[in-house]
Amino acid sequence: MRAPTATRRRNAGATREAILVSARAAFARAGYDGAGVRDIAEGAGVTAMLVNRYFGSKEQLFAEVVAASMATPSILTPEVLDAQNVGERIATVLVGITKAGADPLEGFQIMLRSASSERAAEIGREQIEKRHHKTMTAALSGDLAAERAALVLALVAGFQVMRQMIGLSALVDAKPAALIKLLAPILQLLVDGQKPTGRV
Amino acid sequence: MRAPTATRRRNAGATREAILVSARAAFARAGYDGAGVRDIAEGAGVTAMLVNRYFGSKEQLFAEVVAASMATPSILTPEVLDAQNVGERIATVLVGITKAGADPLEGFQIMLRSASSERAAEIGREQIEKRHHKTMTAALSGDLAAERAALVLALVAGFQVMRQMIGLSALVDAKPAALIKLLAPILQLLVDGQKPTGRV
DNA sequence: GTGGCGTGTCTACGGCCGTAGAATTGAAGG
DNA sequence: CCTTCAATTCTACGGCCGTAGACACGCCAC
Repeated sequence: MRAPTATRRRNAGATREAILVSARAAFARAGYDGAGVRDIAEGAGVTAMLVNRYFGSKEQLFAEVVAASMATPSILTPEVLDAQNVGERIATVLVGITKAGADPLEGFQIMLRSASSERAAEIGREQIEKRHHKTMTAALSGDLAAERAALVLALVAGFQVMRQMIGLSALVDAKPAALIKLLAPILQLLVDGQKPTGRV
Repeated sequence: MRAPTATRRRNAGATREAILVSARAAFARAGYDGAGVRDIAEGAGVTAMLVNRYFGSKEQLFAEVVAASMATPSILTPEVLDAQNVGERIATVLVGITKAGADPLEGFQIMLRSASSERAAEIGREQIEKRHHKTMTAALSGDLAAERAALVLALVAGFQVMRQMIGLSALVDAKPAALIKLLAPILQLLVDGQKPTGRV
């Protein structure tokens, strides 16, 4: 760990990290089934066998990648939810996805592209519930907090699916400001809970 | 076509239809990449080669299946959108998915499970835009109709992804009535357009 | 300098994929 | 009955997948 750049070879820690980074990018690009172990290894500058030697199997590697990419929830955190214009904040992050290869929602991206695989979906569900839904539910007040939090996640997921994966023209070509304007009140409504009919 | 049941074998039309039915179920279950030509053929009681002989390739078969499953939009049609409680109607259909293997949203299901594949996503995008988004946009009035229609589709997609594919507990275990109560006003808001700030 | 051992690679297996071309079956027309 | 032709199947290819075991390399301590 002293000079990871100089002694790049023969450095277990750095190699492991390189595999994780490559895997994260590959899973975000192609999903669990679409990303091959050989591709991931090549992206890290090693051979496919090292991947399994370090992580046991592709499935375990995926689990670690998902856990890591969900560790920093970026949005949907309690401090963000405490603000007044939560809806607009979430909408802004959601819409601003196309800018430089940042990663605020990379964990979501990975899961949505991997949801076809049953095992990957199960792994992702656990992480989403633990890292996003549970936290968000705790931060919400009022009735049906869990359901409202889940619907916020559903809206985030659906927007990303339709825009990034399906490529729906109306979302791809729309002006960001217009989308934010439409999304913000919906998200805010879910966060605040229903005022007019605030009973179960 | 006189006796399709008696002469089940050696009937090109019936066989083709059987393959389509089997493929539709297989794609809805496993997505484009997950469903194999051999599985589809077995479900239709034939061999894999017939599939390619009748449809040219797996991709062309998929295109035909998607087109067929989107031909009957079930919800999101103009007549439905003309009603007053559109939000509640859409929400009811959306939540009631788990009942008997019906098919109101099977086309969506197929697309969401296939969105990982770039080619399948492209095929689905065209059909969604033609069969759902275009129709819905035309039925909406007010500003940003295309964007609002797209967001309705996104919410439908996200709900289905989170509930059917990821299996988010809060959505799976939630009482249908509660979900409808939360979803209805959101959908209605998108259909009606924003009243308080009705300007661009 | 020279082992030792952790780090990385090579070869290989069994399995599934989509698909092409040849061969075979079955049902209908003379 | 037998020909004929569409409907269907058989065999097979090349390619990619995840992964296991044996082997080679290179840095470090002695």
